[in-house]
Amino acid sequence: MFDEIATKIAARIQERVAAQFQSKVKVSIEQPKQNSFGELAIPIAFQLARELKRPPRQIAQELAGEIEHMPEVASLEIAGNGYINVRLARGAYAESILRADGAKSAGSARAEKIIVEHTNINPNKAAHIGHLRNAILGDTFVRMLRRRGNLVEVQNYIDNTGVQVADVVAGFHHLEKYGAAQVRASIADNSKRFDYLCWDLYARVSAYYQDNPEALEWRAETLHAIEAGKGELAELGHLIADAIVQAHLKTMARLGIRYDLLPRESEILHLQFWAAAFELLKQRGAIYFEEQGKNKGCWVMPASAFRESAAGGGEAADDSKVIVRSNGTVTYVGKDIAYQLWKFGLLGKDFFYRIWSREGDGHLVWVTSDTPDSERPPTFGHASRVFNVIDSRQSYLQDVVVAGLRALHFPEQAEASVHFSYEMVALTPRTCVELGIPIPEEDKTRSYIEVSGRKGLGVKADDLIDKLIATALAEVEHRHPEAPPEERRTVAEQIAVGALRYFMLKFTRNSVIAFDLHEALSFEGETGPYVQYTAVRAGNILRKFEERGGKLPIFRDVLNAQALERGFQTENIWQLLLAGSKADSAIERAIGAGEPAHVAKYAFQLAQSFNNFYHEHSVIAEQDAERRTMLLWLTAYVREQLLSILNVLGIEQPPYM
RNA sequence: GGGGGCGUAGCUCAGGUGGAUAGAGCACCUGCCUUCUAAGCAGGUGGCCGCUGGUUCGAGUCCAGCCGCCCCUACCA
Repeated sequence: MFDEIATKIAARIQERVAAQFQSKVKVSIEQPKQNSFGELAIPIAFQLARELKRPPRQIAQELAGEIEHMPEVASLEIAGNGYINVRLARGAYAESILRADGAKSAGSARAEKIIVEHTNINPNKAAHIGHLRNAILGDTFVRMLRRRGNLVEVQNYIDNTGVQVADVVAGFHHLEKYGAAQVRASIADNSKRFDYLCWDLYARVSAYYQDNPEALEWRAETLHAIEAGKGELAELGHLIADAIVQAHLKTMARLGIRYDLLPRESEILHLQFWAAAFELLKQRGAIYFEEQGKNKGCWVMPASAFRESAAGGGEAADDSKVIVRSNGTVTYVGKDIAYQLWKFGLLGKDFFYRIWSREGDGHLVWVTSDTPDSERPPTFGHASRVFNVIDSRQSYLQDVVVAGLRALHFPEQAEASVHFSYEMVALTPRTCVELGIPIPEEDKTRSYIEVSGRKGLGVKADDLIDKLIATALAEVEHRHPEAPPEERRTVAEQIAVGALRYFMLKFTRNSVIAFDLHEALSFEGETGPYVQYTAVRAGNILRKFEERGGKLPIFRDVLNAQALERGFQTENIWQLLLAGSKADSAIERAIGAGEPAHVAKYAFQLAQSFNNFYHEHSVIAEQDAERRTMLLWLTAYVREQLLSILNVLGIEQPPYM
């Protein structure tokens, strides 16, 4: 609502600027820092002053007349050296929200498909908090896009044939002496979580390699077997990867995160995706066969393709990226180029698909397959935009992938490939100590410490979620001793998820999160539960009102512009309505900036605004009937906006807190 | 060496395309629960926005040069 009016006013001024001053300067609209300046601030006079060589104040005067009599505008003033400050007509503004209510704008639904790839955890051990940041960021971005009406396909890439899986397979085979039957039994054994078992085993294998470098032969042997798809090692690989993927999806489901398709590396190999991409790359000269130097015998992409500085920089050949190794096997980047081509429908090949799982509400999760299946899949791929949610440490690889597209003469798709990068999640020294993670003396003064999955150090996702639930449950039990235990458990889970998702979202993407357990377990201040609590409060007002014999009217029928105009003269009541009406604006801005954090920030600010209102004004006890109706409407409206924005953040609203 | 990121209150972080008196949470201090739940509200303490220069009506924001920290720079992913 807010954006529409701002745009309308800007357009009017734009016309006048063109007509009167023959200027093409773009009219921008700002929001004043101080509420007392009004709702909109237009700094156009400053820009024109330079062009016209006239005092900005004078120009502002002339332009102000243009919008003075618009019905949306209550008053305006020329402030400072030439700001045009606009005060909106409160009654009219409120009424337009009231009338629009219920007839939600369908959004700019477009046919173009957007693929968002996220999570992408190596299927060889339990998920940790770094993976949570990836999945929550990706999932929230998906929710933002869908809210706005975009068609989005969510993919979770499964690297089931890589080194990390191979290492765990080697661990079971060589260290544990497990065969397929024993691994199956281990997966089925509910007394010890399989993904946790693999977490430890992976650390043991890594340590074993350290002490016995000759054992690295196991890895090569296992990789070879997995790639060939035959023998016991390959079978172990499949068993382990599938079981771990299942565990990951279960972990993510706890946070309301799910997927449309699980593309697997095994199919990229078996269906010859790479062979097709390789042909293209060779044909179009994107890669060449290196005859000399350290990369002799490899197919490489010249550094000039993905690094501007290398173009004229002399010894750049050293920085070339190997795509096919001298032994003929393809690197991860090569496979990723093939996959990226497929996402845009440029490879000329497709996967087969089968259903991985069918969820309670009928949602289907599909997985790629190398043979046709009886179920008919929807059309996957063929996107016009692709967002890859991958941490910033891999930006070099992502650059190479995009350079591959460009070198293949797909500049549009290269442009439409976005590396949605984010910084890592590290631990504060305090948290390391608390978790018994050893840290070197010299690191104790650092603000954060990076943990190593290879060493088995870190915070497992499910452990953190469990801890959050336990903390929330203790509080819920204390506050609501009378409530049924299962219900309290559900409430605690909702609060825990709210806290976790908000925590991962409140930081902007390129800020390293120094994960602190105390901070994460806090439910006060700028947290998810604060916002949830606010929504609960708003709900309580409406519920209590009805419990005490009140009946909520159809607000549209009983409120009119005059009543609203009167009601919204009170400043913080007006500010609350205004804040509530900026939800779409916040989402739009967040998508533009690629920052889910902006949505989180907005949710918090709206909650703050409501809590302020809550303490200043008593709704149910309000004696004046017209005013009470107005306050009830405002409460209902803000509650709706809060729930709607919480939904975008993937946070549920508990019935009570 | 090259590429990328970061540096804002004691701590953790926000600061739309440059705009008015630089914000929030935590921590600390003062008040406020017989009321629609105090997981809350109001107020207070706390800032050479890393440094230096430039661009201009105006710079935390843009440019250049320094200083410091982090990540990447594999025939691992």
